[in-house]
Amino acid sequence: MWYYVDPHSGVPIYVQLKEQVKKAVASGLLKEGEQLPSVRELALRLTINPNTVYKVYQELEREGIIETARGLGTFVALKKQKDAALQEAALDRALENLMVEAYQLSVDSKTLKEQFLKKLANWKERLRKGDEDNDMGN
Amino acid sequence: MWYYVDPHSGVPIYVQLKEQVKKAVASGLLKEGEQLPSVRELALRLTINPNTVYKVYQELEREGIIETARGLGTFVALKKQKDAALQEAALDRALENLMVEAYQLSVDSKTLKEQFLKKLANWKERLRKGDEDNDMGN
DNA sequence: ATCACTGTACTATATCACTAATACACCCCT
DNA sequence: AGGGGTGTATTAGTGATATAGTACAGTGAT
Repeated sequence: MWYYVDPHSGVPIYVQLKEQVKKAVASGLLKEGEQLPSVRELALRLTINPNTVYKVYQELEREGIIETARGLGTFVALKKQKDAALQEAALDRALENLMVEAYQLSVDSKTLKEQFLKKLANWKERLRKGDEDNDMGN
Repeated sequence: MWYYVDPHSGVPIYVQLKEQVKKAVASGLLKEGEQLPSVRELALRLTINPNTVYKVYQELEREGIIETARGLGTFVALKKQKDAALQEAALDRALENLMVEAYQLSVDSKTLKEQFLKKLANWKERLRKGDEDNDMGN
């Protein structure tokens, strides 16, 4: 389906793949309980090593995003509520990174705000519908 | 002044330092034209190798954030306008990352919006004043 | 001219991240 | 019991990261 990877991009393969899975889950492309491709199948499709896929799945499991079962497969985990304090701190960090990025790009606060609101609305829309016809992976 | 680094944190020293400088510039802690500590001085203070600091400065120069002059020192560069198309694409990526982060943290869209606006106001405030008494580095 | 400061360049080396190859272990179905 | 699917473990090779030492090169002041 989606997922692609560039071994020469400089950023580690497992990081690329991990980001894509996270994005797919967050955007509703992968729903709770849904099964992910097997380690081998995905490795074959992306022409990478099964261990690389395994590493991705392992890290995502540590982060509570997916769950793996030996002999059965890998599935999107049920979303759990995080600790409030951690949540706040992490969000603050993420927002601060955004501000730094925006500054470096010389984006003025007005367009930053506009684009943010636009993206937020867009995101809520994505989560609402099933989202079959999404163009993420291409 | 600020700047600290943890060799055991897993993330490369030069990445840590680079992020801090970028943040300092973006938040107005370091103003345009201001001189940064010399390669040697900073290396001594952080107990790291001068080459590591040099690498940071070199990469930041490539990104147009600072400028170096042999024999003189290293200075915060004048902010330049980026290409509009690149700017838009990069901002979009940053915003998308933020959305993924927020989803993983189970932050609802309402608080996300609130916190964003709060941070944005805060940031504008930081840039307005000189910002002596900032607690970033601790 | 000399000195004391700046950035820059090379080489060597140790360690660890990343990826790969291969083999092992578990689960379900027939 | 066996086969074919799953995740998991072990080992190893390659390259990036960081350290260290040493040397070079430009700038401004004395």
